[in-house]
Amino acid sequence: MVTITLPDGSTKEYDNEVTPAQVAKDIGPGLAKAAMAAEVDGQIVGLDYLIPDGNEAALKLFTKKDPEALGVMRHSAAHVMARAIMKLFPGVQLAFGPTIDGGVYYDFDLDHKLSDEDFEMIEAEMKKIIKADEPFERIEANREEALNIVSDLGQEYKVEHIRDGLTEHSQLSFYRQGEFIDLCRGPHIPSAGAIGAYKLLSVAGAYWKGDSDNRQLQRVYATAFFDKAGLDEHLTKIDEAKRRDHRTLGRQLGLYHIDEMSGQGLILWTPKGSVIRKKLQEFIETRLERQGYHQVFTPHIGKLDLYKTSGHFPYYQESQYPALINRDYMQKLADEDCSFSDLSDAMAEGEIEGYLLKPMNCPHHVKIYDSQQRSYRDLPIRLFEFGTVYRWEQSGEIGGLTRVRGFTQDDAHLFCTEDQLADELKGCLELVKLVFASVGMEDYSVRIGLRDKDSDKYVGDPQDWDKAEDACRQAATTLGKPFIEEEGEAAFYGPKIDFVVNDCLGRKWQLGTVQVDYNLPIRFDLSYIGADNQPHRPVMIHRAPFGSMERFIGVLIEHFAGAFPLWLAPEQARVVVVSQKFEEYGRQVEAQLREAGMRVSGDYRAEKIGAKIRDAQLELIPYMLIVGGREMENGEVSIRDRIDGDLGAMSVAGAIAKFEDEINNRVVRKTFSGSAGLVSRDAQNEY
RNA sequence: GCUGCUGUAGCUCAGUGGUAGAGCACUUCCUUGGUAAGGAAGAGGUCACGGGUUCAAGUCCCGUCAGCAGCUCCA
Repeated sequence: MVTITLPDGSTKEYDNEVTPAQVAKDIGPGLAKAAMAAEVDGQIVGLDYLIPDGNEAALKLFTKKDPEALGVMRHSAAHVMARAIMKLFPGVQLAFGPTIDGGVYYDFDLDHKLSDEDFEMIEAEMKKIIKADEPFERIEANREEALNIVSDLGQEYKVEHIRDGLTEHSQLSFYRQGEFIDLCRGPHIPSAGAIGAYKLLSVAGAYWKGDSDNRQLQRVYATAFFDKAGLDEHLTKIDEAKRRDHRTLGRQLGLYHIDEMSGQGLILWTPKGSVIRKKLQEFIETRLERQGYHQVFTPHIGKLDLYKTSGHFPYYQESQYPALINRDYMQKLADEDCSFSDLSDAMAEGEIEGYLLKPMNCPHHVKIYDSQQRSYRDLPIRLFEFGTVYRWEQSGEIGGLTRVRGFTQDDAHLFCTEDQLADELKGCLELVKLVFASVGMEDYSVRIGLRDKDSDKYVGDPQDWDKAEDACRQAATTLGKPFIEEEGEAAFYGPKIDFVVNDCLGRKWQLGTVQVDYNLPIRFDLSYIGADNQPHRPVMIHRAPFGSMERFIGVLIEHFAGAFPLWLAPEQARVVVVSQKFEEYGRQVEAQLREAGMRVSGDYRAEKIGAKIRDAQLELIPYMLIVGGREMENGEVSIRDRIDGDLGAMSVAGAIAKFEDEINNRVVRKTFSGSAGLVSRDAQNEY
């Protein structure tokens, strides 16, 4: 006896075990045909799933309209793709093929290098398979049977996976579709015919089991939808995201430049991009001063001794630019006939003398703290700096503004007592919140990075770590935002609270960060004199609300799709003259705005006004000031808003007041909605 | 760092072994206009760089550098 409860509360009873397919059929032939997958007691299953006898079960049936069915179908599409590739390239070894956000991928090991040119052929083969509409058939097997099946198929990765990965499973399952059999948990749609529209998107290398010591496989990314409209919409979205990409917009709007000759991952800020960076810096500077921070400046390089003491040089040499060796030390090595390999060894041992491009600002700030005796009455001491650091990121990882080799942190180091730690952490988090709010960026996530207790890469006392991890948790709860805790994500010197956002392509980037450090004060033997007249060890906090100015601005460009709010816009207004007759008046207006502190330019070209407006609009300039005979007579300007269009005429003073108000309040308006095609209409990203 | 793809004018791109192209941008001239593209002419290229194959290379091969996608890494 099986009692099935449907979502509307109605029940059906069966004498024996029953499948969702049977229940669908009993409800109606239409549903039986439309059903793609089901959910039994919260678990997504195929329509052939056997609901065992003697049970009560809550059953939901999913049709093409349900997102749950889409995921199941995409996984089926992955099987079809694998089947097609196997048919075209015999001998291919299958690895993993899961569904991911927006589609699926499947990892293959085959000698033929797949490329975009193969996609059409593969898609054509998939078309045949889908047209044949063969069912997906589930096959259950115990471990021994399963191993026999995969060995018979010659699928070595599957053999390894059953042996080493699925050790907990006594019973395994396969799905068969025609001649294609794959080890698979399922579920699948009933038959391939329901895969309506699909497309192979890209191919890239991926290591077996994500380990760079393992063989590299070919990962084919694809997506599938039940109908063509869904696929088209998805592809349009990908297209829009590309146009929103900060690398594209950065070039179009002339915000920054990276030159092959000056170096990979080293940003050259143009005047326009520099405005954005400067305005963000000014904004946070005034906040920091109000919060009792003190600005400092430190050099771009420091002696190796500094980084030997801090631990950076011995621990993280591969991620640093090589050391700058002292001239006389170099001579001494030469005199000793030191070979390159000797030098390399000496370097690895940290036994050389010289300087390092600074990978972090903290050691310098520590030395400022330590430059005089500190009393508990002085604490907390908060030192901030827009400090530029250099890190040797792997070449394949570098791109745009989000992953670079030289970047400027809005860095600060707080030195406080144990008792002050919790409050100081809260203050840091407030600042991060403020930064995100100031640009209307609300869809960030909070992650607490804890240590991986099994790893030995961390320095410091486990008890201190426990204390610090607790302090982070407590501070994070004051944010009033959900946060996740991730083991193994801590810095080597302490736990941290990271603020993570997605870019327009869905990639995650860490921006703001707040990190507790018990380690550096010990390494540098920092102290303060307590009320008991005894020396005590201060606790350090590293924090950077923006994280890196480069990365933050990269994400910000995408957030605004290049249409910056007035307070950040590189060019805030452009005077557009109706004809060149009014150039003199136009220049007067321009001068008045500039006098009022605005970033303004004038367009006096011998072009028609429509063309000048179009150009300004495409440059995403917030306001155009149209001046012609009418305006000149009345000493006015006509304001054209980037978003709302013609706002009519007003006095120059009135216009300035309007702009100043918008700037001073750092108004973030709903995005520009013109036809420049620069804006994604994704509702989640409206601002 | 690894795998694959790509590199032609300022930008976006066409050009599959036989005299380097288009659109936009730029310069000049004409046009002087009322809220998203007026017209004409001109200038602009060591086809990323270095080797090789060939009578002949932008085109084929190898290497380097850089970009893109993903993987790995990210104090």
